Amino acid sequence: MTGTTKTPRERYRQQVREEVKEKARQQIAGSGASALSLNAIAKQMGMSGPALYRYFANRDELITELIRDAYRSLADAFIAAGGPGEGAGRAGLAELARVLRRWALEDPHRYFLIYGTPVPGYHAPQDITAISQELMAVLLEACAAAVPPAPGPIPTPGTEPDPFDGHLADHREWAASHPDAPPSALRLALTFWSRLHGVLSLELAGHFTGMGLDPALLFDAEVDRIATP
Amino acid sequence: MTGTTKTPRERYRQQVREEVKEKARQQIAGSGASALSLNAIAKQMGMSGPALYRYFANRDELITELIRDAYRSLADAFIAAGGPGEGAGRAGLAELARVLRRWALEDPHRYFLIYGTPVPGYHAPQDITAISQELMAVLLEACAAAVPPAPGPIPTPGTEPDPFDGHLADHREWAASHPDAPPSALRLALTFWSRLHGVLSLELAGHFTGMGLDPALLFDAEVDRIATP
DNA sequence: TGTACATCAGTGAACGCGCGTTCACTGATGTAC
DNA sequence: TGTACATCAGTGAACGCGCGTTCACTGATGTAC
Repeated sequence: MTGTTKTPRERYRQQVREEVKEKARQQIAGSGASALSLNAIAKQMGMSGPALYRYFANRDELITELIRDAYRSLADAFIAAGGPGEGAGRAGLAELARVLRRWALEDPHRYFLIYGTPVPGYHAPQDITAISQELMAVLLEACAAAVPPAPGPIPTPGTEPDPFDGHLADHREWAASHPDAPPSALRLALTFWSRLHGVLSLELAGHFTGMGLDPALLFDAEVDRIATP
Repeated sequence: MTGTTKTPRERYRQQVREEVKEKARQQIAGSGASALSLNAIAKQMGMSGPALYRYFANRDELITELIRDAYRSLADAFIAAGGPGEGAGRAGLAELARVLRRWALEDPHRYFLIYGTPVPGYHAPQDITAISQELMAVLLEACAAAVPPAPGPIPTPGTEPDPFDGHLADHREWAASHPDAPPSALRLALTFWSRLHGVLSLELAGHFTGMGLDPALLFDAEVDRIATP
């Protein structure tokens, strides 16, 4: 697709890298991200430990790559549903919510690589931040479409200016992809994000099933209340 | 307070256990829960590694104890604010929200011990589950007070029965402390819990500050929309 | 098409390290008479 | 109040382990003429 022709060797390298990451994901799913071991992965692939250093500089690079892949895959799912391209921005918020949950359930540990317990001192490289902005752009697109257009500088009579909207108006660098979106759209995006992360992460951590509740219903209920507040 | 008289030895044991846990918390705050090492803690206390086995059966027991303490401390904060006892159930939801956030910010890693990335295969012992039920009881008390009393079996005319309320009516073991609370109260409790977990965990993981937003305002905005939906 | 050379995947030995945990022991603290 | 004994905190040596990572090397694959 990208047109770059691959030599057989490059193709092979990529295959092995992919297999390493696949085993890494399995290992994380089995015993948590902190238990990730290069030697164990190599053994599982029938290789010696040092062989992996042909493919990854070290353990940290592998983990960062897994995080990058996780972001990339979620961003792609969002873009496919409602991003730029054919039918640009046509997906509603409810659709994005469905996509998010399906993506998260597909591999919960991938979700926690992005939104889980932060590792003290870890800072994602810049290209990962860029991917998360792609993600946000799709969300903002859907939010802008779901909200009445910007009311202009004159406040609607009888409506007090919301202090939170004021804060948003002053801090909208994170929404640089949509410079014309009204504060209400930014606000909707944040609401979508934080509320769905709330239900979803509790679900994935098993807090609801421990209570005998059906996570799908909880999720849907929350989605309803975002779309029609 | 509990009246059990302590011999000096018991008192000393407890002091040392406490110091071990304190160092453990520092270590977790510094490099994450997975980096917790008994030997490192011992060294930090000027003791040899094996000495700690006088106080904890093994590493797992120490971690479980840290989790238990985290739950206990949050439950105590909730009870102090709005639990049974003097002024039973007087605290509003907004007050509980304030307590929750203050508690979480006091030591973010304690929060993640409870609500962070789940460790595959780990199951909390039953007494910890019991503490989380204490917590829920305080929340339910506040929710029951914030909601109109149970409407009885006859549905209000013009109001369609909500399928989610139906699900809640069928699965309310987790709310056993309040058998008479209407479904709307249970629903409010779940909303409080999941939404505040959403904003709070994003804040603690640094996702907002990375965007230039003020987490306190985001939190307050969400609290407002829970209390007055 | 065949030969000479360069590239690169993978190996096995070795490094130092810190981990959790056991064990037999010493010495201090508390208890019973 | 003094002595004999039991309890228990803490030590140091030792266990086996798996980790990440380096290094010099072998052998297969691809490239240039």
